Amino acid sequence: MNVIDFTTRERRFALVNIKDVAKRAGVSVATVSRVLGGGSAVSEAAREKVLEAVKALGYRPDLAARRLRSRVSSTIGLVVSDIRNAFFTEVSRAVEDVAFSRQLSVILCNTDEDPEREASCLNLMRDENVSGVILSPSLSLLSRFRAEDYGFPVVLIDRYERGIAADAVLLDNFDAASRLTGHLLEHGHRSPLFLYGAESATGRQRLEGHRAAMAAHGLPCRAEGIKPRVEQARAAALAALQRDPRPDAIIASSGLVLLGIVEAQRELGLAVPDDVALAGFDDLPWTRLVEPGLTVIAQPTYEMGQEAIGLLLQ
Amino acid sequence: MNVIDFTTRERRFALVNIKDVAKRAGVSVATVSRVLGGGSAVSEAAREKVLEAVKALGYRPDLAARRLRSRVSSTIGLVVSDIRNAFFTEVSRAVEDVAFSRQLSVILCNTDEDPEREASCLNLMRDENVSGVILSPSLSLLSRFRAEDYGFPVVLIDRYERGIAADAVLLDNFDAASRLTGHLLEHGHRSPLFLYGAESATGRQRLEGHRAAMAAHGLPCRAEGIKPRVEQARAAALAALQRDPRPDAIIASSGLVLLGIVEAQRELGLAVPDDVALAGFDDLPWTRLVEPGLTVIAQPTYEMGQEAIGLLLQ
DNA sequence: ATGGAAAATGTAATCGATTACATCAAACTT
DNA sequence: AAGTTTGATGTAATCGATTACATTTTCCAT
Repeated sequence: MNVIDFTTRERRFALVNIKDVAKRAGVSVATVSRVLGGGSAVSEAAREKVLEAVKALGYRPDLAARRLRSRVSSTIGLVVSDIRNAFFTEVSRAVEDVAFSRQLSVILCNTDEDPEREASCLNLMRDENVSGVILSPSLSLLSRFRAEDYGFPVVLIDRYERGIAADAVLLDNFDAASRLTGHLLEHGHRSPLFLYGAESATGRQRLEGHRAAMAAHGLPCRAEGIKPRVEQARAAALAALQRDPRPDAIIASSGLVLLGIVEAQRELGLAVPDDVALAGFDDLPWTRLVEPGLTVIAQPTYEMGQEAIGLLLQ
Repeated sequence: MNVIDFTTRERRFALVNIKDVAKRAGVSVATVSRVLGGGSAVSEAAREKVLEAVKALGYRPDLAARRLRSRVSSTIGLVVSDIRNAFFTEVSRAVEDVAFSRQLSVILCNTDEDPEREASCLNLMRDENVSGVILSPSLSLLSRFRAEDYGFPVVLIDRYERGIAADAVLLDNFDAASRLTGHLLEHGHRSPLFLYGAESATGRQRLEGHRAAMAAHGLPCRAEGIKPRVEQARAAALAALQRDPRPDAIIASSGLVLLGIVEAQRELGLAVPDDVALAGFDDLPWTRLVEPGLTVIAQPTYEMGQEAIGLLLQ
């Protein structure tokens, strides 16, 4: 790592405010505000004078002042467990794109599924007086989630529980998982192992879908809940694949878990899908490196992000 | 995608402000401010009364008001080309971690290397009156970058050009690339192809390092500049690997490019490293799937993010 | 005890916008 | 032509904090 450090730091900027603009344009501050804020009626003559002055002086309104008085912040929050999770990375990109096109700022927070940190993040959002938050709640928060508890609209993403009165954008996890399992069963696999992230509602719902599909075929369900980390998944898969009888397929509840499983399979030199079939969720950049033999349910991640912020701004 | 949409949206929150706290605590607003803002001298008795009132009323200071008056925003900006680039994802996580621990908000912006969007982002940062910005400038901005042009401190990340007076955190690209190339040459490869992202200073500097290493061994330099996308890299690698004579190694200037190259190699069924050796930058989660035969220069990405925000706050 | 420094506290100005309200001119109605 | 509506504009209050300055209290040295 190369760190280049200059410590010259003077900053003296002639700040130009709305009064300066008003003076130069020969109108009142109210008129300036009306021109810039849009909405109200302003004569064409005044508008031109103001815009000229704005440009000449390089005026940019002070957001803090605007927010204080108008009580709207033109800011939205994105609160996720970990931005490094490819799903959230993609969502954040979509959210930022839409926000940017609407002149909104996006404030990002990671919670690590930690309820305490999650609460801090949401408090921060409240303090920022955000116009809304896109939230991927921890299991603990989701279970007692009430949209009214916050002073701002909340749209859930990726995590949801039946009966909760809140906007949410997510995959139908039950259905997707049961289809994925069905696919494997149709291809003749009989003893799949389901490896899932036990810390999120999403992982659990996918498990339910898997369980249902197995039951529908009259087969017993083998599943194992783990922490949603590559290393944990690898360890669990290694153990499972060396057990007797060996599962003839492994299904991962998320992209990270799938990666760990693929690592284990490689390590043991097993053939895919002959020795063991692999399936999972999230179409990550590397999944095509493993094909053929890898089945994934791709989520329209970017579109989900767009949808979430769309709901929020609606 | 499953979109759940409730459209009940009432919000009525009794907002409690500093006056309410002052009244309840039986002190002046100035004292409340002093207790909360820290710094000034306050008696223990007053402090306790204030804190009691704050807790009882659930008071949280209005950030907009605070920022307006105090002229500091407790906000920092992160302006990168694309958060989906794993390097920036990791940096953003590090930045957010440090920021969070210091009670700062992080505002995220993607520029797509587009100078116009980049300018908009930086204007946004100015409007937000951020305390500082961590910036990964486009080639165009970097070439005329002057830290004094902004009203806030800027720390560059990943991109830098000699002679620019600005703090920066990055790999020594020239050195790293020349070492990487040296490594391949030592292993007997003689005609490596260098595939690099032509849109960033980083790609170009790595090319220079490669070129120097080749020259030092008296070998000609074969290189190709592409857009830093997987698809472009795959196409370029496919073409190159089918040409005669075939390069005996390919070096990628970034993780994305490397992924494209690996895809091409797989597609052609070439053995690594016997038919063609592969090397590149950034240790992405999937690189171990390709080992052995893949050499990467890992950047201490998280630490670089920490360092960047450390410099900024210093 | 007393004068003076230091500490604690309060009052009111201030940050820079938005916006309620007042005012005035122009346009329209009958 | 008088009255009424509509539109454009300005004045001043306001948002909720911080902070300069004034004032009071405390504490200590003499």
